[in-house]
Amino acid sequence: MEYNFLEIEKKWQKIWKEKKTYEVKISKKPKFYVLDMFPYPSGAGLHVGHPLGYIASDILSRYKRHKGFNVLHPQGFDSFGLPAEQYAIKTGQQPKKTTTENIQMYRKQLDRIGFSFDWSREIKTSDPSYYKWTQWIFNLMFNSYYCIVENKAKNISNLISLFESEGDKKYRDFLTPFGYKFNNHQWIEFDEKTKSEILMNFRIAYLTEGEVNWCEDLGTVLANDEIINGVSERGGYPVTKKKVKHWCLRISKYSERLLQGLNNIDWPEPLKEMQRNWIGKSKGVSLSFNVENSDHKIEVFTTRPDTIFGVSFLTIAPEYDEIFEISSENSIQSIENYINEVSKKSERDRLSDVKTVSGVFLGTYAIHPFTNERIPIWVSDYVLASYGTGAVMGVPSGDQRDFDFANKFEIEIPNIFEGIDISKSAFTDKFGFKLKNSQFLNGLDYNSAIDLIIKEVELKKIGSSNIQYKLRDAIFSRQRYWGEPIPIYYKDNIPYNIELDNLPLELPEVNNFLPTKNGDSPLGNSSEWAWDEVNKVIKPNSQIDNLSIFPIELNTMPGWAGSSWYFYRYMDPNNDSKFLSKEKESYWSDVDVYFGGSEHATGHLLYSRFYQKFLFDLGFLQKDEYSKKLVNQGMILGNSAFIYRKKGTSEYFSKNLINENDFDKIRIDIKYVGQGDKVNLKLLVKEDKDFKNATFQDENGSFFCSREQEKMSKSKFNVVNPDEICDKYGADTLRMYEMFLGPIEQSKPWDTRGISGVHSFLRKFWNLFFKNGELYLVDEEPSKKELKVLHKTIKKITEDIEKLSLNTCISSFMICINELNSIKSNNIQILKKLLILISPFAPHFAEELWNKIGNKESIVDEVFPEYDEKYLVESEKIYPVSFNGKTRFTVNLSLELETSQIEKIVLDDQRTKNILNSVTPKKIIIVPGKIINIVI
RNA sequence: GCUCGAGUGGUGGAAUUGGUAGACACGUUGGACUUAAAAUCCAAUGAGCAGCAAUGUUCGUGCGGGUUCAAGUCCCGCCUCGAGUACCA
Repeated sequence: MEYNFLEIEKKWQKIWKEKKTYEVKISKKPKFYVLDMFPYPSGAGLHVGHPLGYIASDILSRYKRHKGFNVLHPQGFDSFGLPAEQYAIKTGQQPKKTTTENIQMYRKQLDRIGFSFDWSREIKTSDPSYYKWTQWIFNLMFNSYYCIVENKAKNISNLISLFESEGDKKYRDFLTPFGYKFNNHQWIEFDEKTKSEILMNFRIAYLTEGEVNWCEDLGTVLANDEIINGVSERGGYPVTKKKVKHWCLRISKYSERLLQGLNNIDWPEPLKEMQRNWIGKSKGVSLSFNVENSDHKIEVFTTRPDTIFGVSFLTIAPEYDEIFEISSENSIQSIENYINEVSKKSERDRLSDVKTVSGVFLGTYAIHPFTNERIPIWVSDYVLASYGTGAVMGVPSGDQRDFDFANKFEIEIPNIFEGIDISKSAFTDKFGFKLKNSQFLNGLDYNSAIDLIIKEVELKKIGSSNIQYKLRDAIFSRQRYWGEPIPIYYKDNIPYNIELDNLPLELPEVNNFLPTKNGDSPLGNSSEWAWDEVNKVIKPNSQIDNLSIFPIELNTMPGWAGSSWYFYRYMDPNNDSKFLSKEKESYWSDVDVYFGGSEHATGHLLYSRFYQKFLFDLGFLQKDEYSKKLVNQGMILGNSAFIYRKKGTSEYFSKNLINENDFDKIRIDIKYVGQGDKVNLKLLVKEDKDFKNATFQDENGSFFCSREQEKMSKSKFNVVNPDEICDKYGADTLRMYEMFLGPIEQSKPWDTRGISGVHSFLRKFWNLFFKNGELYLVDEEPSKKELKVLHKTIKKITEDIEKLSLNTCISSFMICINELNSIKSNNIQILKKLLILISPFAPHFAEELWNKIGNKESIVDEVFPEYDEKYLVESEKIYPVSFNGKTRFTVNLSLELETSQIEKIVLDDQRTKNILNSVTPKKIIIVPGKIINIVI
C-alpha cells in the first residue's frame, strides 16, 4: 500500500466538509478559543509564509479537541481597506469583484492545507451583515463620552443631563481652552449647533479639523501607525501635513488603562514594550510663564523641573494657537513666512532633517516665575504641537536640542551643574550632579531638587505635576471608497447618526471609485447618497432639500475599524439583532490563544484593546482584555536573488566587488535562476525590462547571482506557493515541515531542501503498517521496549504542544518512528495511539490510517493518550564521569546505589586510576541520576 | 540616539533552565541494490593533532573577564546582527 497523499488528502477534505467535522456549537464541554489574525485578500495569493501561524494554531486546536475541549477555531477575511482596494485599482476592476475573487482563491489555498476551521462562522469585514455592527460600534462611540469621575466611557446623555442640571462645573478646566463657559440655564438656551460643538469635545468618536497625515498618492489621510519612516506603510508614498476635517477616535483617554492592562495579559514582552513606547507615558510638571506686557500665559510641560533655573528661552510650536497674539508686530511677517516654510516640508523631510536647527524670535519676552528675568520667546519646528502643551522651556545646559538651538541663535547658556563642563554639549543625565545658580535648589541632586521644586511650584500656583502620553487620538476618516460608510448625515452642518434600525448603511456602487489627489472622497461620485430623515431611507442627491433630506458623510472608515472587534463576531456570526448574544459571549470569551505577527503591535493590537475597553465600559462585554495569550509567529523569509550592474554600463557582476555606490543592485526573478544559482541571462533579457538593452560579454551567457534572505513578497520575486509543496509532497508534509523549520516565534528562511526528510519520515511511519502492500499488524501485549518508546513520546509531545514548541515535537516523532523501525514493531496498540498523537500535525495521514485499521469514526474526537510514568522509570543511568568538569568516560550504574557506593565503584575503576595517576582527589561530587565529578 | 531581541557545526536548529554541547533533519562522503539513473537502505560526519586500528588527546556555543566542583545557560564589560521608535521636552 503506497502512501498516496494526493488522493488521501482530497478524500478527507471532502469527508470533513460533508460531515461538518469542524463545526462547533455551545456545549457542556469547556471551551477553548484559538484565534488567528485573519488575512486580507490582496490578490497575490498565499505564500508559504502565511500558513505558518495557521498551522501552529491548527495543531493546538486539534490537540485541545483531543483533550476534551470544545474548540472555537474560526477564520475570515479582512476584506475592506487599502490592500484590497489597491489591488482593484491596479487591475482596473471594482473592489467588490476582485475581493470576492481573491477570497475564493485564498479559501481554495487554505482548504488544501487541511485546517480545522469552522467555516460556517466565516466573516468578511466587507459584508454588510458584518459591517452593520462595525457601524453600530461607531454610533456607540459617537454617542459616548469619557467620564473623568468614573474613568470610563458612558452614554453622552449623562453628560447632557449634567450640563442641564449644573452647567459645565465638573468640566470647566477641560472646556476653558475651547472658549466655553456656561451654567445650566445657558446650556438650555444654547442652539443645536452650539450644543453639538460643545459635545463634540467629549464624544469618543468626534469630528474635528486639524493637521493630519496626508498621503497624496493614496489620496487619503493616514493614522500614525500607518506611517513608517515618514512614508506610507502601504506603497511607501510620501506623507505631508494637511488641514482636513476628519473623524477621530478618542483613544488617548484610554492611554493609562491601555498601559496598565498590559500587566494582566500574557503577550510577548517585546510586543508589550512596543505598545508601552507607543503610549509613551512621561511624568513631569506643567508650568506657566507670564508673557511680558500681556495677559497671555505660556504653559510648558517638562520632565525636568529641577532645571528651571537654567531656562534661557521658551520655544513654541509653529502650530501654537495663540502664536500671533503673543508676537510683536514687527515679527509677524517673518513668523508667517516660517510657518509657511515648515508646513511645506513633508514628514520625511522633517525626519531626515533633524540636524538642521531653525526658528524665529517672536520679539517678545516671558517672565521667569522665580527670577523674574526676561526670557525671549521663539518659535521652532522642533517643538511638536500635538505633544504636551506645544511649548517648551529651553534649558540649553540640560537638553541637547535646547543646547543646539541656543548655540545657533546665540542665546545665553547658563550652567546650573556644579563642576560639569557644558561647553561642548548639554548634560542630560539624571545623576552625578549638584545644582548651582539655582537659588533654593543649589547643592541638591536630581531627586531632592525635583521634590522641592514641585512643592514650590504648587505653592506659588504656577503649575502642577502632570502626566503626558505620546498616544494621539486615532484618525478615523479615509477619503477612499473601499471601506465602511460612516453612518452620519449632516443637517445644518450638524452631524447626526443613522441609527441601528437603519443599518447597515450600505456602500453605494459608484462608477469611479478612484481616490483623488485633492482629497475628495469617491463616495461623492454617488448620485444616491442622501438621507431621508423621515422615511429613513437613502435618496438621490438631487432631492436634498435641507428639510428632511440631507447629505451623508462621504468619508469611509479605516481598515482597522472592522478588524478591531471581529473575534467577537465569530462567536455569534449570524445574529441579526445583536452584535453578540450574552449567552454566547459568556460561553466563548475570551480568546485563549491569539496567533499573529508583531507588525500589528501598534495598530490592530492596540486599537482592538481600545475597542474592547470601550465596549466593556458600556456593558456590552464582560472582560476588559480580549486575549489572555498572544503568540507572535515569525516570518518565513524568502531567498531573493541579485546581480549587480556597474553604474552606467552593461557590465554585470555577481557581487558588488568594489564600492556599493558604483553598482545597481538588480533583483532577479527566482524562476529564472537555475541550479547552482546560475543565472540564465538570455531568459532574463526576454523577461525583465532591466535587461532589455543589455549586452553581455560572458561567453557562456551566464552569471552567478548573490542571494539574500528577506521577507517573502511577490514584488521581490521570492515567493513560494504552498500549492506547489502540496502537489509535490502533500499538505501533511507541508504542515510538519513548516513546524520543523524552527521555533514558531522565530523568523527563518524558507529552504525546500530539508522537506524530503519530513516526507520520508511520514512514509516510514506509513510503512510500519504494511507488508507486501497489505496491512500487517499484530494485536498483542506490547513489549516493554515498545511501551517505553510510546510513553516517552506521549510525554514529550504533550509537554511540547503545551509549550508550543512544535519543532521539537516533529523531532520526537522522528525519533519514535526510528526506534520502532529498528525493533520492527508493528503492534497495533502502539501504532493506534501514535496516530492520535500525530493527528494534529498530519490530520489526513492520521485519518486515513485510523480508518484503515478499522475505525468508522473520525480520529478528531479520540481522547489524547496519557503517558504512564511507570513505563518511563529507568533502573540504570549511564553516568558521565568527569575530572575537573571534563567528561572522560561513562559508567553504567544502578540508580538505587547510595552515593558512597557510587564513589567506591568509580574510584575502583581502572580508568579512574589511570587518570588520577595515584593523586588523591580533593573532592568528589556525585549528583545521583545526573553526574559524577572528581576534583583533582 | 533610545528600547527590545538574538549570536551554538557546511545549513535549519536541540540541550530536562547550572550537570555528557551539537538531539532531529538537511547537506556532504563512502557503501549496498541497479545495465544505469531515480527512489530506498546501511555507515561516517564540530575542528585540530597522534595512530593501520580500536582509541587517545587538545580546542570548541560572538569577544574579554568573573562566580562555581561544573557555565551555551548566572554576573560584569565589549562586539556584531535583527526589530521597533525617532526632535515626545
